Amino acid sequence: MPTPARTSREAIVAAGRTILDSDSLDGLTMSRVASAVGVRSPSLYKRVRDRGELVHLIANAVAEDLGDRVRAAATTGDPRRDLRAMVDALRAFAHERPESYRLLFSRLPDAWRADPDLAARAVEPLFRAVGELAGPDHELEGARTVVAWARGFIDMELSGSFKLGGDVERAYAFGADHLIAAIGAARRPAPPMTGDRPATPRKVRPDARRDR
Amino acid sequence: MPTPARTSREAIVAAGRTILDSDSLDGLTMSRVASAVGVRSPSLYKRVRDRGELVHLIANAVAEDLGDRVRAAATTGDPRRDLRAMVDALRAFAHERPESYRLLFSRLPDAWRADPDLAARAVEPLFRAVGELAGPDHELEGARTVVAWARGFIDMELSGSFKLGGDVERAYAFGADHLIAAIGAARRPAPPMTGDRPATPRKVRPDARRDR
DNA sequence: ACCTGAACACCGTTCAAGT
DNA sequence: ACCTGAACACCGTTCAAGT
Repeated sequence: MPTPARTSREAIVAAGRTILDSDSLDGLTMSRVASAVGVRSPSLYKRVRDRGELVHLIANAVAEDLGDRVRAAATTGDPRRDLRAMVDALRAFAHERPESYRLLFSRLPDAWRADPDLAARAVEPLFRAVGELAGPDHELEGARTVVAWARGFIDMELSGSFKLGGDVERAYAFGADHLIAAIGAARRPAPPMTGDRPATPRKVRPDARRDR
Repeated sequence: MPTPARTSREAIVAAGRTILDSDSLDGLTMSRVASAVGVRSPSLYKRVRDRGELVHLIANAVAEDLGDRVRAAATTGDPRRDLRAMVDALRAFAHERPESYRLLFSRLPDAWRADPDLAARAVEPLFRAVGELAGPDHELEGARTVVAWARGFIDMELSGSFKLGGDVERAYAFGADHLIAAIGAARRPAPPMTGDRPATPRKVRPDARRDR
């Protein structure tokens, strides 16, 4: 005899997001999610293939949120100001919901991660601003440089790496100002120096280069 | 009746390092380590408090290795060249042993991480080079900017974030050249721009700022 | 149809019993 | 002293049985 559904995919994802933010990814257990939506853990498998798919759905939702935030931050039309505002927005998001942020950017099985196009769309306006600043020839490298710095800086903040004291806000402003200035100067030929020696890496993991 | 020891703390840590590099941190299970050293998992608890302590000991060993590599990379005495070589060495290490690298820099329970002073010692020569380049007033911010960029770039490589194609080596060289140039220019007053608006973050997690 | 208890495989960890 | 099997608590996941 048919039974009315007692929960839904949306409710499960929503509960998962809440648990993720409060209890971290490790705390996101199937039985915790189940009890949050009022069923037992085996019932979740009617709505979701496995825990990996649940994480994936949560990651997609987070990617959309972050994209909205970044997009909303670019308001002036001036690429320098907009770029700074977008990086600030990325950082603010990471501070507010570190577990969600980490879900987007840390190494996880591919099947767990957000859809690549969703993730790409989240940072697309950032790429555009860098393109305007650095010129189309350097858009990709420039954006990668800014994004890499922002990711690394935020990562260090979130993982408590700033243990030498000093003013973290000052270090952030220093990095942002100098990077944006350097990107803006990239229209002219790259600075000299660092010549004669090859760019090192003897061994690069195959899949670290491949596009996927 | 006393029984001769069938293994040792050192053998356990060594086996753990091998398993970490080949099977990732998740694959580093107590029973896998135990069978690698020829005992059953309960016996490991005679040498090691728990899995967390084992991870901590491995992290310490990795930190020392990385410190050696970074230190050995600075050979010329010229801060620009040495800084570039040290960042290259950091990247090469990450490519060769990504799981070890990640153990050092990803978020883990404090008790699992390398001793802070060991980690600090590993990047200390890098700080010195930045100090020479940027002047003592900007050593800390400068080093944090370079380290943040390097961490972020390597993280993106290792997590497969470079999915837009393009030449990753070129992006690396672009970032390294521009950053080092920007740091070198920091002796003069910081670039203008980005004025009038506050540096954003509305909410900062308490422990993200604290030094520990 | 949907839900559940019971069961399974797999962790880390403890402990009484063996040598 | 050191080692081990058995046991426990905790995962994710499957499935037969219930409604």
